[in-house]
Amino acid sequence: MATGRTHRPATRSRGIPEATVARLPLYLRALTALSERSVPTVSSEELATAAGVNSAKLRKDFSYLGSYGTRGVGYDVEYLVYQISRELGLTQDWPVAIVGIGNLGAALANYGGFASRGFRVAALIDADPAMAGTPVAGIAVQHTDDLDRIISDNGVSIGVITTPPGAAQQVCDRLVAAGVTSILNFAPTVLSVPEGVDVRKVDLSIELQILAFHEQRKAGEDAPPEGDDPEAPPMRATPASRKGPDGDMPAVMPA
Amino acid sequence: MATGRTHRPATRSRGIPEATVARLPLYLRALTALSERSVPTVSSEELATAAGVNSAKLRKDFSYLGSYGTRGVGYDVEYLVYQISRELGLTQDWPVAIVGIGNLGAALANYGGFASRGFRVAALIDADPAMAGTPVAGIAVQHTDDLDRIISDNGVSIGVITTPPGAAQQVCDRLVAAGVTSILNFAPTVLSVPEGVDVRKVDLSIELQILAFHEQRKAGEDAPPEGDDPEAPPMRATPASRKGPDGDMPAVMPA
DNA sequence: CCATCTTTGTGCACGCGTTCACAAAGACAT
DNA sequence: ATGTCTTTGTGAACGCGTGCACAAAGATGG
Ligand SMILES: NC(=O)c1ccc[n+]([C@@H]2O[C@H](COP(=O)([O-])OP(=O)(O)OC[C@H]3O[C@@H](n4cnc5c(N)ncnc54)[C@H](O)[C@@H]3O)[C@@H](O)[C@H]2O)c1
Ligand SMILES: NC(=O)c1ccc[n+]([C@@H]2O[C@H](COP(=O)([O-])OP(=O)(O)OC[C@H]3O[C@@H](n4cnc5c(N)ncnc54)[C@H](O)[C@@H]3O)[C@@H](O)[C@H]2O)c1
Repeated sequence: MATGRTHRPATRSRGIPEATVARLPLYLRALTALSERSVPTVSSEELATAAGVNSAKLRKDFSYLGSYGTRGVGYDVEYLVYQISRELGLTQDWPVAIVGIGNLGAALANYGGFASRGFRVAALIDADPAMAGTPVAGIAVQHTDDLDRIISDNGVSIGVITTPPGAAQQVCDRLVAAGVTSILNFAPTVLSVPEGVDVRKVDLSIELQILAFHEQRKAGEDAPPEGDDPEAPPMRATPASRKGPDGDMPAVMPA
Repeated sequence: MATGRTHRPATRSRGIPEATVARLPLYLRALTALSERSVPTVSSEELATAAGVNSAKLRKDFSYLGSYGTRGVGYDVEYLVYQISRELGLTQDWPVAIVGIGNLGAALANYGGFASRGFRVAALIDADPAMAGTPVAGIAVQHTDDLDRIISDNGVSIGVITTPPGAAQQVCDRLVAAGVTSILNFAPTVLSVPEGVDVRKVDLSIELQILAFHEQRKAGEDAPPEGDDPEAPPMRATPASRKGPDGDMPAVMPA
């Protein structure tokens, strides 16, 4: 899950629930597919199925945007596409900067799925001097030294961090100082940002661990009585018991 | 956000809230960092700060696991690392298969952060015959034809899908048929799976769109009276108004 | 113009998750 | 042993999100 900072209580204007905002892109995707097939209208039931949600939830979500449906008929696809796009701010162009052009950063830069939704990769930034000038996905990588200027010149307000975890906070600070107010963080790091800056994180490792939890539970349901009793925890580690030489996966289970 | 299917109401055993499960990896990461610095104990306050959550929430989360803290002192770092690891099923090895070795799939394969937490990339699978045999991250890519056998032979129960969206459902079906019961999906597709299979999705595009929404809201707060009135929606599109030649970003706003 | 039928929009109840606030537990000093 | 001080574990209140169920809206046909 991604974490949205700045939980401003929707002071002004009609406040759209955060959960609804998170689903709007889902609806938009389903609607775009329908639009490409030239389907003129959809019922909440059909669209909900396509988006993988409950139809009542979908209708309630749309009700926050206004009354855009026609009873007895459904929703006009093209009209709804426009309304949701406008609500999400997708009618305008969003220049995005990616910082840390390694495995992941390069993959993102090469990904064509952004441009189709108003996001434009405006700059690629890396600290490695050897990379400066190298074109990735048709864009020359620029050096971190110029980060401030690059952000300003391109009017970037959304930054993507794909640096190693150790560099993430520093990069984040520099981005914020340069004027970035929204950050998508792929580094497994808790970023601290000033009020008014939104941070969302994508954490692969966490997703896998959640899957592992459920996977283990499924497996354990079939075979409750196992060899090593999982209910008997090892003795509490004495504070003296240090970790292994590597520091990863510490050898607990002492005495 | 990722979507967990199979909302079994925690029939048996003490049910740990889903929200808590999602935070355990966060705590584990913070604890591991402390462990590497040989810190013997932490208070809920310190650990909560490190993990970026509320201390009361953290204590309540831990209370679902049992009483592992010591009042007046805090939690034993090593002991807690072990308890959380065990709860998440990280004490055992999880062979993972990645299907679709393109930009993203290759990046994931090259990522070292999985192995450190009990996840092992056991197989790379792609439909492109030209890729078969090619080593990526030291592992030879195998062809989709052998998917079934590969999954079985390696005892893979967790699959990662990084194919184009059009192939995702088909790949998903094949993985499930082969015995996979947990899927991490990067393709922007709503996967339908049988009961008992967990699906989590990571959707870059959605994350960016959520950021754009808040970004637009921030910008709109400063300048309410603007050129084109954002409150006046265009006339409803007639069903006849088709989309542009490309099909993306339809030219709404007719007459 | 009226009847019927489909589908929206929403009031309401419920359950989950978050947060506060505090009693109790235990470490530590004297 | 006793008192003090720190920190946990949790009861309780609250707020948000979800889903049911239905009245009202409007299309459509006669
Ligand atoms: N690759 C994956 O699949 C994956 C999965 C999950 C998480 N992550 C996380 O994403 C991040 C990037 O992963 P990766 O595999 O691409 O790593 P990588 O090492 O391939 O790339 C990191 C890049 O960041 C650059 N960099 C380092 N310090 C920098 C700085 N201060 N400013 C700007 N650039 C800097 C490096 O030069 C390098 O090009 C890591 O934090 C990793 O934990 C990656
Ligand atoms: N690259 C990114 O940064 C990014 C970001 C967001 C989402 N995604 C999504 O991730 C997926 C992969 O993206 P990508 O950029 O790596 O694409 P890609 O085209 O580089 O890679 C796709 C790979 O899947 C393989 N493939 C195709 N059909 C297959 C099948 N039926 N079975 C097995 N393999 C098959 C192809 O041979 C190719 O190697 C896409 O769905 C994309 O929308 C990617």
